[in-house]
Amino acid sequence: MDVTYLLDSLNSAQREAVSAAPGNLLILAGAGSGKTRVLTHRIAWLNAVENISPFGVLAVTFTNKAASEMRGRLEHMLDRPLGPMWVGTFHGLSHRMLRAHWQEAKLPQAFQILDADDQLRLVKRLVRGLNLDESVYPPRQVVWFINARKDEGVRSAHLDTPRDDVQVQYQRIYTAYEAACERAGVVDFAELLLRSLELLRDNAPVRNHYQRRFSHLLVDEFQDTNEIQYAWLRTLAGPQCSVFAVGDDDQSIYGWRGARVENMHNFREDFANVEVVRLEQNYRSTGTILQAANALIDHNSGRLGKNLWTDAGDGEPISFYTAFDERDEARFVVERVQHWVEQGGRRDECAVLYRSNAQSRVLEEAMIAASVPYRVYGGMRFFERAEIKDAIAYLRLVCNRDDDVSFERVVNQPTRGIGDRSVAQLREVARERGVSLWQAVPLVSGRAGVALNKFVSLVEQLSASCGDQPLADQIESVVDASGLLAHYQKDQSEKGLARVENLEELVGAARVFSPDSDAIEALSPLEMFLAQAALDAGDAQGESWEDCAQLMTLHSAKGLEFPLVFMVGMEEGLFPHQRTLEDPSQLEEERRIAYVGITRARQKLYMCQAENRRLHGRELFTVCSRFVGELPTELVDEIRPQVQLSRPVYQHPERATPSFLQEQTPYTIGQRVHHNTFGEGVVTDCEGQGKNLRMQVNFESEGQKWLVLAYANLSPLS
DNA sequence: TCTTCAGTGATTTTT
DNA sequence: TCACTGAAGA
Repeated sequence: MDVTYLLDSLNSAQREAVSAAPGNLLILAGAGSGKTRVLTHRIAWLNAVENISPFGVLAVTFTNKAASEMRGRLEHMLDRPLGPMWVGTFHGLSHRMLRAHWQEAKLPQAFQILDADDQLRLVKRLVRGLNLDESVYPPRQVVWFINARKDEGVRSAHLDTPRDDVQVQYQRIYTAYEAACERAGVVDFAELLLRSLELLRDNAPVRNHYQRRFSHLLVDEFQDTNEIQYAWLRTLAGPQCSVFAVGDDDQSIYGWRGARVENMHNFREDFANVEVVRLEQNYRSTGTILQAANALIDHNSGRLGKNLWTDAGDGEPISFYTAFDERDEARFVVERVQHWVEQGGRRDECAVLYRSNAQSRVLEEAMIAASVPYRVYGGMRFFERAEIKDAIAYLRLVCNRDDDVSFERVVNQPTRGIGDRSVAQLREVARERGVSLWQAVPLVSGRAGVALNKFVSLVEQLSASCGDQPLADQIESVVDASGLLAHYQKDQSEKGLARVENLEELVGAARVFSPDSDAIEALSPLEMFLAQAALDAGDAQGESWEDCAQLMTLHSAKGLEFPLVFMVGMEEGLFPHQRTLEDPSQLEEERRIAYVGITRARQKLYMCQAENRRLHGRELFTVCSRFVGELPTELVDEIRPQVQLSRPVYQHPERATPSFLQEQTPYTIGQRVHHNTFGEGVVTDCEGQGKNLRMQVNFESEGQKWLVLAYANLSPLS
């Protein structure tokens, strides 16, 4: 059979990966080296040459977007629908497995999924229920603790013996949380993975079934796998299985949420005869950009090693702009975007990348002032909106009366006279009897009981009226009859109108909803819709495909590319972030974030620093990010701010430090200093002379202080 | 039940 | 600085 068409468009390293004989492979795929191609071509190759059906292959990624892209490309390449093929996210595939084996996994058949917000609410309620102080046990931290334990595969019963009281309480909350989920028949995201791992591990027939079925496992973004995901893969991979793992250790930027780059290192020991293929030819960026990226990441230790190259030309140098302050920085960015557009470029070819979301504001203001349309990535997604979650909660109650999280969410939404007191009373009764809130309703007497009973009959009525209607009609009638629609219609503000629109959109989404192919026929369409909604929260912005400048964090830029990229806020303390400065491994992750940022650019990269930045209400004098210094100087073109009359008089450190200061002391403005009491800081200003010479120092912990040099006992830091 | 005020704390985010 | 939260007041 002629399969050259599968290899023709590939370079030699890509071919080597795609056409390798079955066996374990680790593909080190640099940024822009065509890894999605390699993954899809590999599957097509296995199909054409090794005669492996796509249904004997499992391909796993992290995001729904990546999964559907891979599926789409495969269907196109193999020219047939691949409905039942196992392509999806770790969570999606685990979910599918649990649906198919709910009994073996000891789950109720119609279990539903708790999203992050539901989880937080539940934990908050439990902390209060256990009479613990929320300031000592912040629910967010408790959630983080629980998820981290689950990601390590540790259940509350397996926790180490607690060493102090705080640990005792965390353990209590975790135990109560597990019980609450169990009672309500819900699982959180981490639970999907843990539960399916346990299923595979403890149930030999199930394990054998999947091990026999999947002769090939393909993993995308392998550097982002956490402990449990790696364990899941190892368990799923039978003795005859070939694992094709694609990743880039230099783009591992999710260590803070449990991703373990070590998995890439361990892969070679944990799997037999691993062959390593490096994809280093980059098809995205100019030579200059790649040289800069290579030089930067070379400052990290313990890398698997990889050097990107291109046969495209060097292109333009990287431009570095030192702005006076963050507004000047934003102004500069906007001006460059406008220039790009004047030269015939599109706005959506421009991306402004920042380390933290708070930085977007000034940029947005500048965009608005200059009437440049823009779009900010991230933010509230469709199924996370309050009104949508309300509607979903009603629908969940219709499916499962014992879903306490949903019960609490809507029992008084819209308000129907069931206040905190009534709910507290109900909770108490439910806790005493060990039953769900719903089951506890008949046990509550008095006025609260009457109101609660009305709520109960409302839900019963919603449930009855759903009947055999089509899914969208069911949702429409629940949204209406629950009173939610009327409630939001009362709000005539723009926000209220948007909410009503969203509710209508929810019905629209249901109308076009087609359940995930592989018939989990035992579930009703509504139940499938609800599960899908939790797993795929939808896009942040559906509308407006106007040509917009793109604003996003460096993290969310991963996987994307733009002709023109700005990296703003290149300042110590902001990027690398303050909290990472102490820990070398966290600092290396920051450097990888910078690496990801640089490699997003195709043609032209700008970096900016604002010498004065307002942060948390304080005016800070900043120091340029070390990452800028790590770039080869010959690749960087410095742009100085032009003097403008409208700008406050500004003294640049080198140029404007008063000569007497330079002569008499080792200090300059911008110099880092150490003070015995206040710690470390940066010199931001000075006045006076001789014995009266005073310096203003911005201390990291104490903020701005004026110190008389003669008495202050400062020492300079390099 | 809705509004107002003081306190707080402030990376990165997908599922 | 600012946005969000929880508790207190109308």
